[in-house]
Amino acid sequence: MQLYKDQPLRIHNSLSGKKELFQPINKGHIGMYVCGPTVYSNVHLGNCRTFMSFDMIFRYFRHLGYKVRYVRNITDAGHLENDADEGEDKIAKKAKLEQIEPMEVVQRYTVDFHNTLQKFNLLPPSIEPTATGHIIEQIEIIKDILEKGLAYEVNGSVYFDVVKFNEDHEYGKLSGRKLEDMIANTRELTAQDEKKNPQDFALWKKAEPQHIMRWPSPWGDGFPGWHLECTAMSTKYLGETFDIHGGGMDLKFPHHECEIAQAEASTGKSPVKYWMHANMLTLNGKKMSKSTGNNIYPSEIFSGDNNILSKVYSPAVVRFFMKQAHYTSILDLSDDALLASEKGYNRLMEAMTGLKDLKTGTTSDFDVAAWKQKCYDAMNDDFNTPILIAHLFDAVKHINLIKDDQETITSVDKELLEATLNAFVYDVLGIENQALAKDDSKALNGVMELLIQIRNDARTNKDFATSDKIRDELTALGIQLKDGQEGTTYTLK
RNA sequence: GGCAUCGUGGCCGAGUGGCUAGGCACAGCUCUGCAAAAGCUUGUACAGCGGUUCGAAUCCGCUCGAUGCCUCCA
Repeated sequence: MQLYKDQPLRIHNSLSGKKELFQPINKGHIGMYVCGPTVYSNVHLGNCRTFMSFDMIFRYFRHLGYKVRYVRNITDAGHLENDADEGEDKIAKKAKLEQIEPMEVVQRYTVDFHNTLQKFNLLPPSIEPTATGHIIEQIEIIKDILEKGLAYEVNGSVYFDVVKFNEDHEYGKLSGRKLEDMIANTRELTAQDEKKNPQDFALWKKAEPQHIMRWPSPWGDGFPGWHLECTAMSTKYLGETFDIHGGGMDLKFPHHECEIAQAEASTGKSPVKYWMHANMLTLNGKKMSKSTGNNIYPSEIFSGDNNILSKVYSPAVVRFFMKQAHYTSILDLSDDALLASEKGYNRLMEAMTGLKDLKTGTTSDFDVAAWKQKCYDAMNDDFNTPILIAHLFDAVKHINLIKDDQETITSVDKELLEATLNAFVYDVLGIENQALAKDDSKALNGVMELLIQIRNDARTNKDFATSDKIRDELTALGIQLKDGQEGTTYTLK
């Protein structure tokens, strides 16, 4: 199904600052690279939002019928604590702290990363390469840039010559900066700095004797610079020019700017057609950040072990909450907002759960085909999930009216409605219906039918003490009774 | 200090020139033995000031405020 032929998609390109019609380089195929985590600690919820945003984008592309190669890396080396010469590798630092091998650190937090994303129902990427698995490729790129005269070696380290690069290229075009301004705004070089200019960045760093993570290179033992790994891996798996490069907003500068510089220096081509940046999740109005400690971990939300939220929230509710905001907007996490989302989520799921049994009639009061296209229009407008969700609630309203015998729907429309809702909610938004996953055993249904019958008998006999007791006790157990036109049903909370 | 983004009704959050966003909360009504659920109805929101325009939340300018990046962070 090549839906994309009928669904023109517009994407906000960070490089141009505009929404552009999406046209893949190779018809029907998409190459997408997203900067993954540095695995030196557990992923916090802010990290998850970015990956969830790109998961939704990946899912929509697939839904449209594109063949997508989605590459998301694992940074397991090269990410320094800071830009200074004595900067320590994040992984190595953690390893020292916990007195374990660096690769044990990597393994531990990679597993945590995968487990957490799985809870949020993220699809695995097509390829998940690691920096340490691509040292050779990185060295080759450095050699290439050195040959072209856009990098220089000092004392076993290699730096990218930003000033020289800027003579024929435009350094800063992604982040809207001008090199002259940056130079004017930087403090003078520290005396021991090896770099020609503060803007220069490391392609290769010499490993001091005490450094554990080291690899041989033409410039001696060392390790690759952080920015380089993404260039190496994206080029290897997606080619010198590919469709989409994504990542968190905070990576725009310098990380992505440097990627552009490296690629252009090496291949002479602009590496990416569409740059996409997902915005931050804030907590208490401030960006979530590992370094400042202003963050919350997914496990703390699922367990309730935190002092920010009043109750436990499920992964599906958190995912739904995040999809109610556009991926390019800052989203603030709060208990009130999650509470509101949870209720909305429940309403949506309840409407969808009974969809199969919806009665059909000879006419439809609801123009399902037009509604369906509105859903696509929302997604085609730069993945506007909040608008999509607004339309989904329009459908919920009609479903409830039909259940209430206030509207009718034809069987053809019903099928279309069900298929469309399933596609958008489950496949595209990736929101799981936890009501369906709950215990729905024959035994429970039998017991519930019995209780409902006893209660209704009591009500008929005006024995409200008994009927209310059944209702209240069930409520306390998390089972809600609903008295409708067609009798009483129940849902598990 | 530089660059960038943003400021929408009680809360969250869409919307870039004229047409109801949506969710949650609140209130009233219908239904109910009472509730819950569901449905219906109601909100004269767009930081402030000035300008452009027949018309601006939406464009321009200024002011105030917030956030992000400029050093590691999705």
